[in-house]
Amino acid sequence: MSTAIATQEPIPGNRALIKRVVDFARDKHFAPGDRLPAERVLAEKLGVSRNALREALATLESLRVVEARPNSGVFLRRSAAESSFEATVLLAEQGIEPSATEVRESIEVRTLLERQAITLACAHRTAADLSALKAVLGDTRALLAVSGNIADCDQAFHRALANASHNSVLARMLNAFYCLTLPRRRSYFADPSRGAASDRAHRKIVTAIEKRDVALASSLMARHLGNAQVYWKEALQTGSSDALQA
Amino acid sequence: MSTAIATQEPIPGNRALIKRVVDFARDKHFAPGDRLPAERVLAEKLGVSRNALREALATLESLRVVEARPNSGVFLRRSAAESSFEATVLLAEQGIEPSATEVRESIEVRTLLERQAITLACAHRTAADLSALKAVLGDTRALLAVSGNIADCDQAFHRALANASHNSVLARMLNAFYCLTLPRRRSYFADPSRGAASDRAHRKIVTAIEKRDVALASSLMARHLGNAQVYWKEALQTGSSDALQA
DNA sequence: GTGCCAATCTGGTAGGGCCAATTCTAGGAA
DNA sequence: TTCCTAGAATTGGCCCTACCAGATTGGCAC
Repeated sequence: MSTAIATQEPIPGNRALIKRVVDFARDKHFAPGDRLPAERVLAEKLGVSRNALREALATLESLRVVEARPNSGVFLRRSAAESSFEATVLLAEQGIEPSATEVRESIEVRTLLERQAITLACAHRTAADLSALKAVLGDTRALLAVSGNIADCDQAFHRALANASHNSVLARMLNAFYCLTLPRRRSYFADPSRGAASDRAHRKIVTAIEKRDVALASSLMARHLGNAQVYWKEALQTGSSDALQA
Repeated sequence: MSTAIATQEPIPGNRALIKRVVDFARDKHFAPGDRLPAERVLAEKLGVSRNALREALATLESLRVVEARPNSGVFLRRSAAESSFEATVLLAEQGIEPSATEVRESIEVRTLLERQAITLACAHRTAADLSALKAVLGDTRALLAVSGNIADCDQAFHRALANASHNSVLARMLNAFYCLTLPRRRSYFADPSRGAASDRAHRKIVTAIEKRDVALASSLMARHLGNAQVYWKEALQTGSSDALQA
């Protein structure tokens, strides 16, 4: 079994509905706080059953994107800032890309968390953690040898790193960022030279963690993530404009 | 309209089902990776319709607690670490308290994020942000005058502070922590003297932000959150043991 | 204009049914 | 005995109808 975790989902079904609901709200210019059409009406507009719609709405409610008031209606939350960050992640997986603002802010927070993770990892990493990291490094090199896309390996590396911090809350929050950028990461690593560069950075980081050199590891990580920031900045300038207003 | 945001939910209905599903899995000793009973069976066991159960499962799936494999079954994710941190938050709102480990880790991460927020707030805060913070301070004092429970004001304060950072991702992640600890915070602030102490700390912090004194504000916040850490440590020792294994 | 009541609308829930893909199982072939 | 295949049972995905209780709204009586 490989250390790379497959996050590829075929067509989960009702997940697609979530995107359609959000798209509907956006296309029809629903403002924060507005009431959505009644479930019966919205279901018909979207061409699905009320049950299917309700499952999508239940998810959107748990992510604090909408709020269902019994016997009254389903309302968009007054502020998009109220919604869970997980909502952005889930929507991104569905093809609704985060806005440029969200990307910038995400990188800022992720960098902070990632540096904290690496700091903790230097202090608390076990031999097993180190082995796990090196295993991912091995997988990566094997994949690079055949010019494969190392997006999953990259994710596995950062995940292993987060686990080495021995703070599962931190690891889980970082995981959200990994899921958020997974689609982009795949296209990023379509270029094998980028994979090789990333691999080199990862190896240096592992060496630093092995030596428990916090300062070095932290600065290496900051540089590593700085590259991502540059990529995103370019991608967002040439790519689509802001999708969901932040 | 007050600046305090009400997060009080009566009995949202299907939210309670989520708790029951998780309780069921735990009571029946389902291990990570295990397959849950078929929807039809589980629905009958819980005495609800399949529709209601599916809504709960859809939510649990979006939070990466379970994974529904079409035509195969609903499985607990192999590792609890895979689940979203939001899952812990939602479950906490439903009365399933986080484990001592999760609390400790949460405080660690929250402190990190909160100090980042206050650092950014010192740099980017506007006059409006400052007004918002002072408005909350005013609400708090008014509530303290009548010996009210300032749990909501406390939350509103930290929310206003997060907003002043002008990083909505950071603010939304911090919001998750606020929701996580809301039930506890209510009982914590049942003692008015604690509310007064918290208010004093908040006022010092606002003053520091007004002066854009990053070092002072950050250390004040660290101390402020340190108190929370002490409280939780005591509460967890005397209170219930670990609920959900981390 | 004001107050009250009934029709209407809304989310919450139950229960039935069909489909297609998977999984299990029993029977047959080697 | 071992392996494989075809059919039966199982399962999640989805749809439809129906009923309830609370909220909303509209109009009627005063």
